[in-house]
Formats: sequence, structure tokens, C-alpha cells
Amino acid sequence: METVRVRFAPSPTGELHIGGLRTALFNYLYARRHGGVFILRIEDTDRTRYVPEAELRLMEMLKWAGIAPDEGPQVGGPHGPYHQSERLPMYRQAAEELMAKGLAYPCYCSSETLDQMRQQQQARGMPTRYDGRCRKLTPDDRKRLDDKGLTPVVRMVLPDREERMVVKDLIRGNVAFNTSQLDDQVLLKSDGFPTYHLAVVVDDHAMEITHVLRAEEWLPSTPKHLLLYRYLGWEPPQYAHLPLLLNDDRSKMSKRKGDVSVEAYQAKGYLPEALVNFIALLGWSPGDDREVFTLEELVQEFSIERINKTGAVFNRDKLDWMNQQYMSRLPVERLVALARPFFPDLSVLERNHDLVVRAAGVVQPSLVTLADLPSQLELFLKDPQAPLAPEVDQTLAKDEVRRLAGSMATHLGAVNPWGAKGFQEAMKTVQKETGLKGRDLWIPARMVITRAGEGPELPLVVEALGRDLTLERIRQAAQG
RNA sequence: GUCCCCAUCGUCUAGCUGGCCUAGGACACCGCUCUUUCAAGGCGGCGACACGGGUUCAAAUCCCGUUGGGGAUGCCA
Repeated sequence: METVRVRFAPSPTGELHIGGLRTALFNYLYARRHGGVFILRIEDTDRTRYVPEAELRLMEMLKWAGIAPDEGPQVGGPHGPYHQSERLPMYRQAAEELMAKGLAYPCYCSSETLDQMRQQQQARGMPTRYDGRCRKLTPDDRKRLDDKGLTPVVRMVLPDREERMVVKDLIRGNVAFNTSQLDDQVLLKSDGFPTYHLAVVVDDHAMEITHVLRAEEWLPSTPKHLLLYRYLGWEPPQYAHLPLLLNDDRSKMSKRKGDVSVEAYQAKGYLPEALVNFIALLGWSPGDDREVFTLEELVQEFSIERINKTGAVFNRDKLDWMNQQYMSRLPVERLVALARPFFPDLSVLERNHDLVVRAAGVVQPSLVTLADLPSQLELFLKDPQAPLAPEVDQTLAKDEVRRLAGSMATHLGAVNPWGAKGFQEAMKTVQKETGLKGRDLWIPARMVITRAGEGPELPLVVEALGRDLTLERIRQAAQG
């Protein structure tokens, strides 16, 4: 059996879209599952939308997600170059071959002419298609137009006779189109760059792509591609059109309503493993109730047969849950290391590394994203001079609470070894001595130690804080 | 407008070769519990086969239609 070769072919027009990441992921998974090759090809044929930074960042994002390509601009490979802008001669040659065969022709119509044509057609309730007027141009006509300084585009010719084109889609089955609904598609633009339709066919063939896994929005243009394969005498790849990722209102996922770029989720503190796991489950499922998968497990389980046909809404709540799953499984040291970019002041982190790690272990189960860690750690690292919340300030100002703090200082000072258990024991003595109990004891005690009204279980906080810090805070409260 | 795709809880989905489905799981929501705080955790609850026709002893599962949603209709990808 031939080696599976699949590609992800984004255009560098901005940040990598979540939908793009999912397409890349499915291609990656399919390649890995079948011992194939995953290729990255940069479709930079639209110079008007080109964003210089985009390509590099896009590749960084793939790396971040753990799905770096086997062949592509950075890694190279035997089928390069991997930028379409560097493959112009190949497209030109294909276009010329088609023109020589009478399967393509130069078209001199201006965009104004085309706009008008479409408007008129729409007004009459007709399908909007190029009417083919430039097909009839004689060599003399063309020469005259060339001499006028016009640069034509190259359009493909549709079959004379109406014909049924069948796309064999691995996900949707056979999908039939009638060539009478197709258009004399532009293949080469007047700037000499190819359109997507020509470039994708030429490149997929040249790069020996066996399977095209791409978003469903491409399904309607697949018959054009099939026609081109036939015109050029090439064997088309197999197609699988992936269900779309949707906004809450079920329209195609886009900016406007929430974040759609991978960068945005990285910046919010989502873990790549969680994001990948989450989007893998959008449009695909393993067939049982498992939901948490490593990349390796996804590779083992993945199959095109289990991709479904319906578009999937990108649900942030579930992503949060998924991220939390991964957050809670992280080794604490790693958690802290990954969260570094989210600390406003790294020096605090460095000065208190051991404390930070112990404290991170305490708050870990309740973290949703990496970005949550700094704020959750605040009560462990709080500056003694920092202003207090009004209700904390009021409570700590009470004589009764000063006495409580005094009692705590005495009895906690004697705790040995230091820890949650010793703290509990000592607090029993404090309870007897002060006569305080229940909420009257525990809420002020919490405030004495953490200077906050809420937080993780106090014994755990105390254990993580350590003897010295805890006692220091208690003494400060005792003195008022 | 035209063409194409799709249709199970609010969301992601299981169900695909019809009977094991009084439709399972997860997220969200609600309740209880644990916790002398807030979360997290544990337990439970709410909640769907779009509609109408067929086919069949039997349909969420097959067929047709309707409705609804989406996508495509660019010298963008």
C-alpha cells in the first residue's frame, strides 16, 4: 500500500484559526495513524492579504500544539519548495499546458465588467457565472488586447456537454454536482499568481498527496479540482471534508463572537494538550465514553470513519473543564514553570520558589487556566503592608480577634512537627482557651493567617505557608 | 436566487450493518453531600431522536417529502 501523505495548507493572512488547528490536527493524526507523512504547505498566493509575521507564528503554534510537520518550510523535504509563491513556474506551466490543449483560455474582462455581469444575473434570478465571452476571442483579438497593455487572467474551460461530477468523499459518501453549475474558474490571476484551485491541484499532485482532509467549505469547489485533475491527466487524491466549527449561533466560527485564534487561547492560559484534546472531540469521537486522551492515544484511536458530518459548536465551558482536567494532572513544578508568563512580578516567584510550589499544590485542583495561578497564590505571598479588604480590616481590629491571635501564637508556636494535623490539634487548645468556636473561631483565624475571607482549607494553607510565615502573620495580627 | 451539505438533551456526542434504547456518556444548569469559608471532589436530578409520510412483525436507526440550519456561489483562501 502506498504511503499516506497528507498536508495542512494554510494561507498566512493572520493568526492561526482554531478551525485551522483542528484541520491540521486531523491531518496529523491520520498521517501518524498510518505511518504517513504530514506536510505543511504555505498558500501565500494572495499578496493583498499577506501578513509577513503570520507564517512564523503559525508554525510556532503547530509546534506548541505538538503537531509539527514532517515536511514544510522549516524542516524542508523532497517535495519543496513549500511556499506556493516559490512554485510559480509550475502553475504557469500547468496553465500553458491547459491552454495548449484548449482547456483554458485568457480572459481580459475587468473586475468591473464581472461585477456588472454578476449583478445582472442576480437581478434575473440566474446563477452568477462567467458567461464565457472571452472564450470566443480570436488570436487577433488577443493580440490587440495585449497590445493595449491588458494582462489577462487564465480561465479553465468547462466540458461542452453537461456532465455529472461525483466527489467520492470519505465522510459524506458520493456527492454529485452538475458541470452546468460550475464556472469558468480563474486559474491564473493577472499578477501571475495562481488561484487556490490551480495551485491546490498542481501542488497536491506534485507533492504526491494521497488524502485531502480539509474543511467542508471546500466541498462545492471539489468538482472543479476533479476536472483539473482530468484535464492534466493526473490521479486525484481521496477527499474527506471535515464538519465546520461553529459559533454559538451555528454560523461558521469566526471572530466577532469570541476568540478564534490559537494564540488567544495560549495567551489565556490554556494548555496545548487540553486544547488539542478538546478540538479532537469536535467532529470526531472514539465511540466510547472516554474523553481525556493524550496525543499518542488520539493517534491510536483516530479514524476517518468516526468523523461525523454535523458542524460542531465550539463550547468554551467544556474547554474550561478539559483544561482543568489537564491542569490538575500536571506535576506541580511543571505547573509553576508553565504559569510563569502569567505572573506580573517574576521576582516574587523567584524569591519564594519553594513556598510557591507548595502553595500551587494546594490551589491546583481549582485552577481552570494557567492564568488563574497568580491570583490564587496571592494569599500565600501577600505583602504584609498591602491594604486589606474592609471586612478583614474590621475583623482584625477587634480586641477579641487580637486575643485570638495571641492564643494562636502561643499554641501554634509549640506545634511539632509543623503540618495540617498539628495545626488542627493546636486549634482545639485555642478554642478552649478563647471560648470561640464554629464560625466565630474559624473565620477570624483564617483572616489572621491569610488576611482574606476565603480560600483553600486553612490547615492546608498553614502547612504550605510554613511555621515562620504563619507565626509572623499571627504575631502581626496580635499586635494589631 | 442557484447548487451542495447537515438534522439525537442548551452544547459536544454514543447510537452507524433496524429489535439489547422506557435513547447512554460528558459539559453547563439545579439539588444534596464533603468542607466550621470559596472552589474543587462525591452523589443525584433536569434534559433530545425537527415534522409528516412510507418500508417492516419491529425505526432514532432504511426510503421519500416538508421544515429548519449551514456552506458555496471572488483575479480570497
